[in-house]
This record gives sequence, C-alpha cells and structure tokens, in this order.
Amino acid sequence: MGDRPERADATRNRLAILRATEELLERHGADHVSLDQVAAAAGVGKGTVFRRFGSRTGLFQELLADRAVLIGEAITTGPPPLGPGVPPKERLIAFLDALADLALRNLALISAHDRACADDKYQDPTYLRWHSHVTGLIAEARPDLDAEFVAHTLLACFDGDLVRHVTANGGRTRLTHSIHDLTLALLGQ
Amino acid sequence: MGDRPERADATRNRLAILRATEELLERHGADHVSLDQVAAAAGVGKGTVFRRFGSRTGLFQELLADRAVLIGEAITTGPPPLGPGVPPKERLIAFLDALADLALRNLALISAHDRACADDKYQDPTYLRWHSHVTGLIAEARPDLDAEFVAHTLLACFDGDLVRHVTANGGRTRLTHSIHDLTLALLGQ
DNA sequence: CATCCAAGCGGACTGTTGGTCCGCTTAATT
DNA sequence: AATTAAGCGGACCAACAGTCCGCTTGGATG
Repeated sequence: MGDRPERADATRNRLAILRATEELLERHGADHVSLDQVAAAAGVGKGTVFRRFGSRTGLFQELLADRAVLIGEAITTGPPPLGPGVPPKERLIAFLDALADLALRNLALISAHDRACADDKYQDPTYLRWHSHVTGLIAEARPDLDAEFVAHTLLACFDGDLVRHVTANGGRTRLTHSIHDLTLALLGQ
Repeated sequence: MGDRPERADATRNRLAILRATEELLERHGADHVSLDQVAAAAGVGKGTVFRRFGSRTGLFQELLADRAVLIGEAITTGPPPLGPGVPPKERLIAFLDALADLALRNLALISAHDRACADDKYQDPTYLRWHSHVTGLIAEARPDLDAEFVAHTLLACFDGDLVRHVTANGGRTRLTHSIHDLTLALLGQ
C-alpha cells in the first residue's frame, strides 16, 4: 500500500493535540472540552484536528487506545496473571483490576470517551478488544452463561460516572473490592 | 401552597408535547429528535416546551416517569411476585422481567433518556427508585455483596444500546434469559 | 356579561459546538 | 532550485439547547 510515512509536522501536531486534550480533560471536567479549545490549546487549526481524527469520537477513541496499549500487550503476550497461563477466574480478576486502575487514572478521559461513543459503543476497537477478552474468560469459567452479555455487564462497571460515584464515597478500595466480590459471586464462589 | 391547578391550555399542550415526543422517538431514532421538532410536531412554540419541562433532560425524565408509573405501583402496593410477600430472589427476577418488558416496549425512549441524563444519571427520580428497590432486594438476598454497586450493575443491563444490541441477534428471549441467568448466578444458584 | 390580570404562549434571538471547505504553506523528493 | 501533494488554519455553516419579551387568553370576580 502507498502508506507514506507521516510528515514531520503532522506528527508534531498529532502529539500536540493528544497532549492538549489530556491536559484539558484533566483541568476542566469530562464535558466542557470542545474541539475548538483543543485546537487552540494545541496551537493548531481546527481543521488539523478533524483531518487527523475525523471527529470528536475519533479523537477520544484514539486517546483511549493509547492509554490501553500496555494492558493490551499484557493480556496477549505478558506474564500471568494478566497473560495466559492461569485459570480464567484469576485471569479475569487480574484484568478487571488492571482496568480499574486504568479507569481511576484516566477518569475524565473515560467519561468523555463514553459520551463521545454513546452511539457506536460496540464499534470502538478498544472496547471490542476488552469485551472479547472478557467474553472468552467467562465462557471458559461459566459455559452455562451468556458470556457476551455478561461481559458487557461486567465492563459496565467501568462507566465513568459509576466509577466516580462509587469512589466518591468509599474510595478506590471500595471499587476494586466491589468488582472483586461481584466477579467471584458471578463465577460461583 | 398556592398550587393553582394547571390551566386548560397548559394541560392540552403538555399532553400534546408528550405525545409528539413519543411519536418522534418512535419514528426517528433516539437521537435525531430535537426540541424544535418536538415543539413543531406538538403544534406549540419552543418556549412552551421549555417552560413546562425545563430542559431536554427534564422532558425525557418526565416521559420515562410516566411510562414507569405502573411498575412503581406494582412493586410498592401490588400483589406478589412484584409486590412484597415473596423471597427477594423471586421478587428481583420478577422486577427485572418487568423492566425488560418496559425497555423493549420503549427502546427509543430509554436510549434518549440515557443520553439526556448522561451527566446526572444518579439524580433521575425514576432511576433512583429502581435502584433503591434493587439494592434492598440484593442486600436481603446477598448481604455479603456491595448491594448498591451490584444494583447499578444490574440496572446497566437495561442500557438502551445494550438492549438493542442483544435483541438484534437473539431476540427478546435472549435478553430475558440472559438477565435471568445472570441474576441467578449472582444471587448464588 | 364585562373586566381584569397573571399564567401561559410562541417564535425570534443568542451562544456554543461539531464539522466542512478551500486557498495558502511547506516537507520531502528529484 | 523546482516540484507537488500532504498538510495547514481559520472563516464559515448548520443544528441545537436554552432565553426573552411582547402578545394572548383562561378563568376568576362582581
């Protein structure tokens, strides 16, 4: 394919946009971040943002994908318990712990991503990867359940608003404990 | 309090707005329904919509509250298994079945409501009522779990997009069966 | 029935935002 | 140095939530 390498200025701008978006998300809430602001903060024109990311949704998807790279590698080729080689129950718990960690460290991004992908949540590559991983583990541990459905339900635990709401009173330990208990109850024992 | 009764024209317009909203939701998808359209379809001015419902969110909340009245009565004062008088497990399953029914009959409304309440999901009176009901039943059946958290998770099964996605391949029976199985697994057999 | 007035009305108007367009600039290649 | 397509930026557009205010009217009063 004629996939020319990215031009130097394009690379510079792409990184500036991603960094600016993160910073704005951090500073203002998950809402209240318009693409005009992003463009201004990144020191580029609005057109540049849209040419590269296609849409608001695309921007947040790519940003989340970026933050999810490490987990993605860990579950496919990393060592146990995230990587293969342990019973599904342990592996699922390890994965959910990792996700909780990611969610807590990127709360604003998660919320913004949720809202931006409201329509086509089931098209987002990152979500799909997570979903298929969880589906596989559930199918293995509890073949009697509708693994796909349960996987969606489990991933719903990381909804930005829910995470914020739960940690707001109970802190991070409440979140991880609750998910832990929920998962064990689900998988039986 | 000086709560004058609603003026006749106000009543007429309120009903027209609610009916128009339902019809537009039905016809077009959950998105693609602007309040300008609603006002036009109802044959009233835009100001009238906002005076009565306050905001887009308010409109969808009130519409959902309307559709949820019957279930609300059934769980507080109705006969078992929705009303009191049976073990929590049965009562929870009956409630979730009723919700699934409601969701399936009002899919577009549910989606629109979800999106409109994205910010303050935990302020919506209808959601709160459902949540506290489910929380109570779970606390009774499984005192070892974080009932509030699990209740949020269970109610996430009725996310408009998830319902659409699941019923799209598997139909209504897949939805109810999956929820059924999930609940039983959670409550321990 | 005539009068009155506050509740109600409607639609023009505003501010914000996601997304588009197109003439100009520049990185990279020759 | 010349060439050219990839990239740029910001003016522009359309859609939408929400506000405002001068006009209308339901219904209460005498």
